[in-house]
Amino acid sequence: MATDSWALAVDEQEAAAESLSTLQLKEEKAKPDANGDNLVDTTNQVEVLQRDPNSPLYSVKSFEELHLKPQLLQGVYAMGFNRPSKIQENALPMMLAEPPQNLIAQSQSGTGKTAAFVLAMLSRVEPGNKYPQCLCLSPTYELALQTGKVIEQMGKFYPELKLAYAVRGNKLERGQKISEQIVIGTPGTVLDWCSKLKFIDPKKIKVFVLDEADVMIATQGHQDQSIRIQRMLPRDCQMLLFSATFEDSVWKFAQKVVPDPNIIKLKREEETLDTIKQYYVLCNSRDEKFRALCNIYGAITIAQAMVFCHTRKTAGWLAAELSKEGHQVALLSGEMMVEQRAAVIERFREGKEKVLVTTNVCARGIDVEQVSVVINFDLPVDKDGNPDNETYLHRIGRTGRFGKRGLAINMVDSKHSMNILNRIQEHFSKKINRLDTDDLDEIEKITN
DNA sequence: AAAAAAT
Repeated sequence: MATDSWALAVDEQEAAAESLSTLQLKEEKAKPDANGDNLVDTTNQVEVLQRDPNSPLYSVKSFEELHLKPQLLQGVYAMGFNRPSKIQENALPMMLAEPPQNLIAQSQSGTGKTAAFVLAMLSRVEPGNKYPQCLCLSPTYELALQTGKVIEQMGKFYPELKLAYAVRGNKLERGQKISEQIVIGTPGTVLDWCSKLKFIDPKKIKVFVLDEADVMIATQGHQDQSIRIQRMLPRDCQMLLFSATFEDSVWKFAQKVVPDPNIIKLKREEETLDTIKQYYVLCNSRDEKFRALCNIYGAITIAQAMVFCHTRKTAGWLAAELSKEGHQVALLSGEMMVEQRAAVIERFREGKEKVLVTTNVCARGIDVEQVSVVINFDLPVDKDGNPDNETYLHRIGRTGRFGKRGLAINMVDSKHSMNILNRIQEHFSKKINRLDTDDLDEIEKITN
């Protein structure tokens, strides 16, 4: 990777667990090293690499400094945002710069990525033009709905602005173009709308956002569809890639497919979320895991909990068994009808359901503030049976949002799964302690 | 293995 022409700047932050809203940044000027490159002090948390050395490198401390359109600033404040989060301080000036620049950004779960790219889309959209100009891709139906809500809320002071949901089940009449200026959707439907069905003219897209970008461009993820969509976009389309995780090979691929990107990157050792306490429970079988879960059901329903299973089948089984024991739970997996999925996630958001049994469909992005416990009923593994560190981080990131405390409990039921857990510990250099599910004091202490 | 499609 050529870094010659890059300017670098750095944020210093000692206390990673400190609440984001109270963070005080210490700006540091880029320091040339022996080669004349601008280099980073390795003790720092965030690396910012700006492609164009001529454009001044800066971060903002307030939304006013961004000179947003009044109706957008109004939308930002109406959502209750007072000042930019850490990622927003650095990413917003880059995303709003003229001419538009591409960005690949990595930032922890719950640090305000969504609001950042929504703001970027809204600042570029021209509501008077009745055709899609901004396109955002999400990996799942539920996340597309959630992000769509943020777009609608933040854009509600634009009287003419409309949002289209390109998701399963949203069937439109053939042979017409859509007039909505912003489109949020999942890869399959968006691809259909752009190619076969021609509801969208991809050549008119000005801003393209990939949320959970690593899984969107990973070979094992949505790569084919996302890249096919990307290739239909105009050359000067601004591309914004966001995720909490970028595994090495995916990171390289991202830089290959995104021309001249600015980069905001979190340092590896700062990845694990210090606000989340992690434990494991030792069992001998799936049934023992089930009984252990029954034991702690009372403690985890003080707030809300998400229980992750490896397969849809296990999730369905577990939800049914818990119900039989008299424990109320909701089930969400990709085999369900989209209408049902929308209803379940809505009930969970409203707090009408305390426990959601689910698959990796909910591993990423889903933001329900009252979730204080994440349970890995099955540890996350990839198709080869190796630990899936990225998914682990995303799953436990469903709790501890915006600096709140959280609890993650991993259920181990064999030598094999103990081995998986050990490798996850090693990857994050983070000790995961054993928890006795008969001793509820510890759990209640943290969930309170 | 899950998710993503008007296949």
